[in-house]
Amino acid sequence: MNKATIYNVALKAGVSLATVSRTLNNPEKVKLETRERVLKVIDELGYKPNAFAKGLASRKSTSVAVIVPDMSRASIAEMVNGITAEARKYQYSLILYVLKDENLEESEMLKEVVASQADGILYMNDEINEEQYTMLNTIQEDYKVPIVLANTLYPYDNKLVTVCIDYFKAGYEITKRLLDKGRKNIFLLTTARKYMVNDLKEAGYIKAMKEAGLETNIVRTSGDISVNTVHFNELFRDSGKKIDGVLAVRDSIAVSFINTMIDRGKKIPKDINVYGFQNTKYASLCRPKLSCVDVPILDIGAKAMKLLKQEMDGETVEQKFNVLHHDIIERGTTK
Amino acid sequence: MNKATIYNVALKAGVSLATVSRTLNNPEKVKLETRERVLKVIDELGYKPNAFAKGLASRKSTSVAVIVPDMSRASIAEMVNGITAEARKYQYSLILYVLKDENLEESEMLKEVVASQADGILYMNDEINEEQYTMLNTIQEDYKVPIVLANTLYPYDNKLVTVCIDYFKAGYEITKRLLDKGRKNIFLLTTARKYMVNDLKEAGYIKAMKEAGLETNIVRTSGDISVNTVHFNELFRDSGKKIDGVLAVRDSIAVSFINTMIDRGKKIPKDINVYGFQNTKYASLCRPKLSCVDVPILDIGAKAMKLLKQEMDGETVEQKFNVLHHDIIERGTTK
DNA sequence: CTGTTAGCGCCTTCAA
DNA sequence: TTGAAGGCGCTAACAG
Repeated sequence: MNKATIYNVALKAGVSLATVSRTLNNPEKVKLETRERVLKVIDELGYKPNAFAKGLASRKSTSVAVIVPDMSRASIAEMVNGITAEARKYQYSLILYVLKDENLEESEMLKEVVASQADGILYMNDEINEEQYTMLNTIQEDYKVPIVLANTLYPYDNKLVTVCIDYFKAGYEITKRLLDKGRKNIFLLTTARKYMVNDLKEAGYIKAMKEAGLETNIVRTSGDISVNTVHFNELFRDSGKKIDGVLAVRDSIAVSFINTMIDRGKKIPKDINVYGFQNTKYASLCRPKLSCVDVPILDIGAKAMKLLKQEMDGETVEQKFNVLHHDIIERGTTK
Repeated sequence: MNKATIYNVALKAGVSLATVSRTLNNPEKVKLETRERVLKVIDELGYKPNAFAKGLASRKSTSVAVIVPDMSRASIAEMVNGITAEARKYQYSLILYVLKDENLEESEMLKEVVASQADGILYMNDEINEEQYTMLNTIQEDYKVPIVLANTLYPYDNKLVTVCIDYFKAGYEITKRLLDKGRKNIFLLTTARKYMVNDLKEAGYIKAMKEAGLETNIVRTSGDISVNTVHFNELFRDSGKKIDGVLAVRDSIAVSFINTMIDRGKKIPKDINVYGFQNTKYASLCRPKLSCVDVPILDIGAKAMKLLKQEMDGETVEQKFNVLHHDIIERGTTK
């Protein structure tokens, strides 16, 4: 059984291929009677229009390119879940690009994306820098292909539509909560690699500490457990620093820190209060359960897809920065 | 700047479009000199062939459809990482389909896949049943599109190429290890939903227990923490059953069980030895660290993509069941 | 080694 | 309301 073409359908239904095309794309322009006849034949033959021919003729692909840094990060995967659910509503298909591969030139990849004829681009990359941002913007303008950034912030410009939460505010808020609980020696555990969103959390933390007239303590480490465990242990060996409060930019870093502290005989939350960021499964599976900022990551994905759809439909989205609401969940590490 | 076409390139390079097409697809058939001239123009114009026109004319898409049940499961995401890395080697692009959506008819989706002109299909779904398997097989035969199952086992047939580990053996092995450690009251924690791979782990467990002349104890629960915690507590309330060994079909279920036991005052590993399955990040982040079967999930993805590529190139893969090697990692929960 | 010429399967005016 | 006809951008014989 080979694929049926529009021609087969037309023949069997006793109409021209133009009519078949119309019943599929502009049903209102076809008389009800013939329309039904055509649809019946389409069903019988299991006909589905060839996506290439359709794309070539209509110059639209009904597909969007999804660009992510690394699928194995829980937040990325969850965002993709949100995107797929929303995309399905519009019958859009997704072409996946993963940036993880080091020897993959991003500019090359973007060329591929354009060549793929995607109608829009969803871009996720919390390490985004000026060069990348500019490149995206150029592509959007040159090729008239709409782009939406999902959970990806470039705060120095606002040409591209962006969906995220207010990371600065979140960082500020949880630092304040630690201060309200009487904590003074509060540390920020962040990544050594430069992530825009983490910089914002850091800025919020710094603001709250400054306002309280307290010294800031920032530890730049890795997301890798074996690496950050060493760093956390060094914290004490070197200076015998006192720590009674911590905010970590990722749940998994918070959990790793908690484990290290417990191994050193510290009591959580009595000796040290800890907040994480994201509310991943790690937060519920660790002991004590992790208090954290709840980032509505699935909604971010869905909202980004929704805005992209609007832009693909030609409605320019005026609101460039779209900030979703976040919660703070209090669990065992801050009781 | 609008997209350059092959015609623009031909004109500027002073050749026919056929020559441009050749320098791209069959460079050896073009004289070095003209080839270089054409390539120069291609570079100047930033020309990339339109994927639709190319696909339509050549009847190949250089893309594969990737079908997954739910992106947010750590093992699925990691497999996708493996697939993308391998696909990139061959310059194949990936079209992503997520089955999670309940009101998405799988047969409809497969029709879409065929219409998308994907050259091959990578299918991941550990809940696969007879109906689905048959449907896939029909599609492979009717449309001549190769299909490879990744970490997806349908043990009752072997028409489709499959990549996975020997889950039966793994289940048998870790049960044996628990027995070797002198454990007698060994429980299997598995999913209530019917997953083929979990059935195999269960069969391995049952075999080992039978051989040892011991009674089997199987708890069917959910992957959801809030649900399984209740189940685990009931285990004791109801019958005061003794438990001294556990194998869980997923790391996250094992971790949830460990937490519940510790909350009830049990000592791990002294009172109860625990093994998980997969070696996800959860295994390293929980305390005590979880012993588990190390499933080479990234390799499974990569190998599946590699075999699919072979099939797409017309080389039929004789070896239908491709079993990758697994390890067992001993950590704190079985010391 | 290179150019000419048909399509690939569909959409979309333009006429009827 | 329907049909005819010309392309969309590219590949792949077939000539030369």
